[in-house]
Amino acid sequence: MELDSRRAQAKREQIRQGALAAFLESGVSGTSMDHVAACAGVSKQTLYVYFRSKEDLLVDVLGGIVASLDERAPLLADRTVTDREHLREVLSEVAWVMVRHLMSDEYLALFRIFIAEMATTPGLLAIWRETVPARFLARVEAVLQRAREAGVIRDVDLDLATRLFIGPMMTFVFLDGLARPGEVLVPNRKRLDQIVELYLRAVT
Amino acid sequence: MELDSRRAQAKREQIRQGALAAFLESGVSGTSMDHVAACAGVSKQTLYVYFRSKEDLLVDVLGGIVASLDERAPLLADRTVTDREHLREVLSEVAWVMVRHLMSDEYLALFRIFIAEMATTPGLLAIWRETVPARFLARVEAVLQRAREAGVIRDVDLDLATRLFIGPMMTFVFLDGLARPGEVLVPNRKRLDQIVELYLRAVT
DNA sequence: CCGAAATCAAACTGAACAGTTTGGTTTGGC
DNA sequence: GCCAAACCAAACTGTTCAGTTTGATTTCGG
Repeated sequence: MELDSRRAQAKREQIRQGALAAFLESGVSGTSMDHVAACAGVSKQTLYVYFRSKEDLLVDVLGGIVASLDERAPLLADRTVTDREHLREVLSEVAWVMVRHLMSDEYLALFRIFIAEMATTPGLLAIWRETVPARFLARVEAVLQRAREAGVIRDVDLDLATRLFIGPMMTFVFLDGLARPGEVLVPNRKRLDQIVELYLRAVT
Repeated sequence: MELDSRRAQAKREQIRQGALAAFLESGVSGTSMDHVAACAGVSKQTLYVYFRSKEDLLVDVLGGIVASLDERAPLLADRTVTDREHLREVLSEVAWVMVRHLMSDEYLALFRIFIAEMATTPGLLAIWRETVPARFLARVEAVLQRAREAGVIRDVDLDLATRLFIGPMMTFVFLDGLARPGEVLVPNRKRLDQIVELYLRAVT
């Protein structure tokens, strides 16, 4: 089979989308390959033409979604930070966007899958590291670095300062966000701004 | 059967221990009831005399371990806080104990189980809320309240101030701690103390 | 419009596993 | 030392599911 033809790529993508939908809906072990095939609108046989195994499919799908996260949910533009008030605005925006994304049903379902499967599926660890760490830690750290260079914040350890900012947001995700889908309580923006306010006292 | 006799209670406990060991070792869906029976040194039939189903057993075991967490790993004595230096010491100790416990192999395995099974096992949500939230948030919040009453910290929102403290610790657990068991990198105490130092600037 | 590649539907295989049944053995209170 | 409750080992049931096989149908480049 010409697995690299235009047609084949389309089929591959079609399967990926069906599989993703199924996995997000019912988790990995709760999703049979028959169901994946049905969701993708594809015969089971074709499934196995394009993916060697369920695990193969899972790694491919999760890798794909993580790789495309930035276009699906742009976190923040790389902006320089001129003064304290400006930094407050940027951090407020980052916090808000971050919490809303991380606590969306889709993202939370993704977390459950990762954490559940990471222990048994080797390839997922590396992908996980690119999800929250690379995506959020690095971005926030970049902002803080600019701020430090501009003299807006003190000469703090950037990694720790970043954790001090990301951490409180994570409490919402992992302490309040892991309820059953639909029952998740997202904090309002005012509370996040209060955290930003506290945070600024620590680093400026 | 006299399920409340001394003997029966011992068997129940024996089964619980075997099941816990098995679940921590291989996860829930990776553990067959035959294997639980073997681990507990009990026949499969006896298993089903004491627990109606696998789900039943899981809820009982996890509920039990969470309920006994305080004696297994006493977090901190309820101490009053007299001044800033004293608060620093208390928070440093809390941070250190907390991170070491949360990042132990046993605790991390527990997290994986919770997060993986919470979606499909109704009873676990309530138990989870008692693990991190009730245990850590409430304890830290109590310390901060004392400190606030003593005038050691400002008049901040206690819930948010607590999240600002717990959050950075959680970054270590959830960003660095979810690697494969044995590959987990626990931060050293000095780094935690630096966070405490940053934190104190925010709340005092 | 032909034919090879791609796809499909459906039945099949083999293993895993939750929960049950059977029938025999141990234990401990009296 | 009896006997009933508790326990055990092992076979069995029914189901689910990953992955395969078969054989027919569709698609599309030439």
